Amino acid sequence: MSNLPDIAVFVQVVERGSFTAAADRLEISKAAVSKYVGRLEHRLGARLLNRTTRRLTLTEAGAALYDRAGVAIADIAAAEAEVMELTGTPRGRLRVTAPAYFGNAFLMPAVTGFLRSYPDVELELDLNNRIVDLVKERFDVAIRITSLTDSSLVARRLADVRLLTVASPEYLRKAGTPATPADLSDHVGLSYTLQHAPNEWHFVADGKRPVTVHVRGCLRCNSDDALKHAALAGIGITRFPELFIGGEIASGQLVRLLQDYEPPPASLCAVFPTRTNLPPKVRVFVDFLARHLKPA
Amino acid sequence: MSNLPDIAVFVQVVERGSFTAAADRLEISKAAVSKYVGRLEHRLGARLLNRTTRRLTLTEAGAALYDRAGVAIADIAAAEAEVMELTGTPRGRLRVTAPAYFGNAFLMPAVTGFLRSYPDVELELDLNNRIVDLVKERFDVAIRITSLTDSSLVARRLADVRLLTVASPEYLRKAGTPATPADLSDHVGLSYTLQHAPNEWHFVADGKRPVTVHVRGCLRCNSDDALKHAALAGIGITRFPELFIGGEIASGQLVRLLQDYEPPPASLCAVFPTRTNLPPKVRVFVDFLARHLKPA
DNA sequence: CGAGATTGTTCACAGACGTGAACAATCTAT
DNA sequence: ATAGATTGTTCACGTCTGTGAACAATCTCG
Repeated sequence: MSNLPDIAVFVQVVERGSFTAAADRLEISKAAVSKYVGRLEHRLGARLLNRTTRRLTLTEAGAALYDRAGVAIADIAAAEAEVMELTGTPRGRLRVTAPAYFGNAFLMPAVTGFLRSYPDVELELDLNNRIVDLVKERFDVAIRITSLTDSSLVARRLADVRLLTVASPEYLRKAGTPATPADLSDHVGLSYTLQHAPNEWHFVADGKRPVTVHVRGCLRCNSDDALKHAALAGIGITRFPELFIGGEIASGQLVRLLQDYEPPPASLCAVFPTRTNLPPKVRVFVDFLARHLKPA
Repeated sequence: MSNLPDIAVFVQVVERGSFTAAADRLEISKAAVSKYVGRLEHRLGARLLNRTTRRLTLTEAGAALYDRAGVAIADIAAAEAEVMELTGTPRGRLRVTAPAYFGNAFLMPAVTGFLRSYPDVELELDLNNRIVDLVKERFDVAIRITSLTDSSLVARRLADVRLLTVASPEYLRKAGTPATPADLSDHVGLSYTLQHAPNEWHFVADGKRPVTVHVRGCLRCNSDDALKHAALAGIGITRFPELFIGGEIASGQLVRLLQDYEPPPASLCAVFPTRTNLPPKVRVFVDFLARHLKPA
């Protein structure tokens, strides 16, 4: 056969810009990449890449080859994906990223049942409270709290998460305990960066109208963990998913405030890169989560 | 990498219509083909081919995959060929077919020099007097005497070949020896099948007008060897390239006739499948032949 | 209808291929 | 400027993959 792997590797090298990056992406060693490209050049009898140990340049021949072969390789991958989406059974590696607290508290216990149901799916969980780039790090699904901001992604709502307003005992001793949402205007709020209006806090209470108060923000951060640490250190008041701070409330490290005025529930979403059809492994995983999240 | 060889093999199976044929074409074992296809089906989680031990049918999924991947594979092969044609050095397997007598008398001696000049070319000579299908049997070049009839092929004239009019002594004893072309109308002519007008023989002589005579054909054949045997057996008069019957004339098995009236020289051609640009290995081979045929 | 031929699949073995460490060459920091 | 980091390449070793024969299933020809 007209040795295709060589070309696949070559295309990957061109697209990633280096042999090492291509090796990482293809999950083979640098040595193998070097061999593949060398073999292809030898077979075609033409140098494809000018390598200067620090910078790769496409030869004229290399550019010509990439122009035509690059799209063909992509076509094949797309065709494969299409077949898999249409008629395939759940199978293959499934890369999922989720908030660490959600993973520990809920995902890990549920996962065993999922893997039993779909033995051909190989799950790769990345429990991490940072915001990841789905396409860049090639995740199939991300579990997130916030509503999505990146329009190139699509989301599916899995469940509501209850948010609790909390602060540390030390902070309350210093700044006093608010009794109504209106009292918050005198307090310091810790907010999550990725929100529409981080310092506008909404509350709802049974039988009353929704309330919006402006808090004075002193710390805005894109890390759940950092915000929790700030709250524990007594820097201010913040609002967190119940799951995330259940332990701290039970142990008394954080105190729940305004119990009659809950924040409107946030949405727990499964987020995935835009695709016409989802691969079966992703579909069944999200379905599984939605089914098992109903009781919670 | 999204395992491409699997798809290449699958495409080949579809195009050739059977696992065995694909194995032949790809020059791997049937077992390997079976494994490749099986692996692909397993990876996609869908059956691609319905195999009934005697007939292959494309699954809906298989048809979808082939529709898109087939052209992509062809594109890649074309891109490879293009690069090789534009900037490549002579390299790879070169399949050549030539008349046996030409191969033995001329090609084999010349070939050693060619291989020394281009050590990366692997020559595969098929010396055979039958007419082969270039594309079907995947030859890169054919050396032929006749002008080409198949318009899908292109040819390049390499040299003129001198044709001699000959017959066996036995035949001449029975039928007499013709002294002029006009005498041939009483004789039996053995003709090669693939000629415009097999029974119209042309002659030219120094200082005289070209002559055309009609001979009575009793045997028309598409095999050089068969015609030679017929001539040796005394069945009739025929015209052959000098190289082809030099030995028989020297040994007296065939007698040269009408020495003053030679047939117009035929063209020795290199014939190849139509391509925009020839691969370097083919180009240098034909150049080499043309260069070394001038003296002869 | 039955024997022969041909299909695709399975299995143990041998060879090819990728691996990982060491290497030379280059760039980029302090 | 010098040391450190990072690039692509090379080499011996161990694993994975293709091989070839045997096999069951099917079709075809007399």
